[in-house]
Amino acid sequence: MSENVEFLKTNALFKNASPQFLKDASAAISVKRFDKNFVFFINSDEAQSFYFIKQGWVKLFRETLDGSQAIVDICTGGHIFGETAIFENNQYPYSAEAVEPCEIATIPLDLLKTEIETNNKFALDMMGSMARYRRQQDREIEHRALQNAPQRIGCFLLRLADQTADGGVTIQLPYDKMLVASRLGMQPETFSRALNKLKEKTGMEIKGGTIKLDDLEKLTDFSCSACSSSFPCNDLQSCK
Amino acid sequence: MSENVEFLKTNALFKNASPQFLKDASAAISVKRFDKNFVFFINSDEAQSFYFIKQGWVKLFRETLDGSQAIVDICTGGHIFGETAIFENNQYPYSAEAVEPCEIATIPLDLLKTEIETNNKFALDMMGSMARYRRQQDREIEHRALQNAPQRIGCFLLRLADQTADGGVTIQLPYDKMLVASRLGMQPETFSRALNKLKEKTGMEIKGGTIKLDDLEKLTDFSCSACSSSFPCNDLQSCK
DNA sequence: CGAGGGTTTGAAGTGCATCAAATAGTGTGG
DNA sequence: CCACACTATTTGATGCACTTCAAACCCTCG
Repeated sequence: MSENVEFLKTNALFKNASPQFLKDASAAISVKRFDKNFVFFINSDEAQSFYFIKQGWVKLFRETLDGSQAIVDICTGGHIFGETAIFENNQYPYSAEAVEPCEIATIPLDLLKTEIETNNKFALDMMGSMARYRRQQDREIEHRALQNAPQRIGCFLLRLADQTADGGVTIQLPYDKMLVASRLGMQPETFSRALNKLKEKTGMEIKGGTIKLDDLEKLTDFSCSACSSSFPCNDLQSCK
Repeated sequence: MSENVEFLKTNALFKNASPQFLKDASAAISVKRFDKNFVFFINSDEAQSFYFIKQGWVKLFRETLDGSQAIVDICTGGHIFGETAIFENNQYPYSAEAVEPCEIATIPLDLLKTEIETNNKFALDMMGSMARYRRQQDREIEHRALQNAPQRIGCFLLRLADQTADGGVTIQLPYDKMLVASRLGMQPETFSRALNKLKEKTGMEIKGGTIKLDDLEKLTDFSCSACSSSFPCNDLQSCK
């Protein structure tokens, strides 16, 4: 059962994990492949484990009584999810589903809990990670309130781009457009039209999920005026 | 300079504060009154202190280049603010302004930092508080995406109401309608009209900031269908 | 009482959602 | 390698919710 758990270190949260934690994790962890659309858990399920993504994309979301769905986050390699159940009476606060084939490590929550309680350095890292997530959420709320659809897309693209690039950049959408749309809180139709408007405004070239732009500044001029952060605003990794 | 700091205990975060922390705080703390519109700090200011609200309401917000403003949170007695600067390179991640005359305790961030690093129980409480805030933010994003204006107001009122009440309830808006509107991410005009629609739908009686409703269920029926939480959904206190 | 904000109401505009349908793209089995 | 099935994406037409601009009203406080 025991496995190499070195890969955990790709997540800064585990930088200061204790040898004991790594040892216990190594014994208890299980790494498996999951198909697209596999549901890891649903909102308010009793939580036993949290998950570490080695490969692939996972969608975190909540659903209302009348069937609509709100995306909480979309995570990929190096991220963990489900860990906040520790603070929620061991209930997952959202549902989690694979949006493509994934390789995922399942880890008992108890280990994490013990580590937080006994390893103060780790606890501090955990707080840092939670604070980063908070910033991301605050920004998200602000963007939904103050940016229109094309600006929101522009901002999303900027955070995918190499912001230090001087000249042109090529940006690759990380998952399909429908999912990007829901990640940004808009309909696929709106996304399509808004992306077209963005293309007109910035002269970008779009081919499938690949976007080329000869000058990043055209994008910042368009999007960043409706944002309270100043430009080099690299992505805040939520649970990374 | 030394003051009684027992009032800190009204915030659950300080339940397990160490004697040393309380002693140091007692020596370093300053409690003062501030006028309406007093600005405690602005976004990205260098942070020396965090603040504990004894009395009054404080608005936390961010502003964009083009002058719009997004409310991050609105806090009152027992809440703290500015404390997250610890995790943000000692820069405040938002601006803070009194929305009415306030009584506020100013406390050096260093004390908090030391306490987090040396008192594991305290660190755990801090994490719990951050997790609560996260839930609140997730809910906020969901509501903005899935609820319409009248529903959002209804949901806001529900969280102000005594949810265990069997028959009728009286709800008092905690601050003026313009501020409630911006807290809910809508224009004052929209708020006014949406409140009227809510009145039609639920038969509530509105007089200034006081709202009477003979049956809470009329409100839950209207608002809670577009929410992923189940009804008794008491307010998640952010920094309390 | 008068000045100044807060609040409401009206009229018009805008942006996004929705519904419908066409088109493009992808993976399947033959 | 092609044809089909299915899904993703785009485009068009229309409707609705919220915003914006403008003006009236109301309340409070000096």
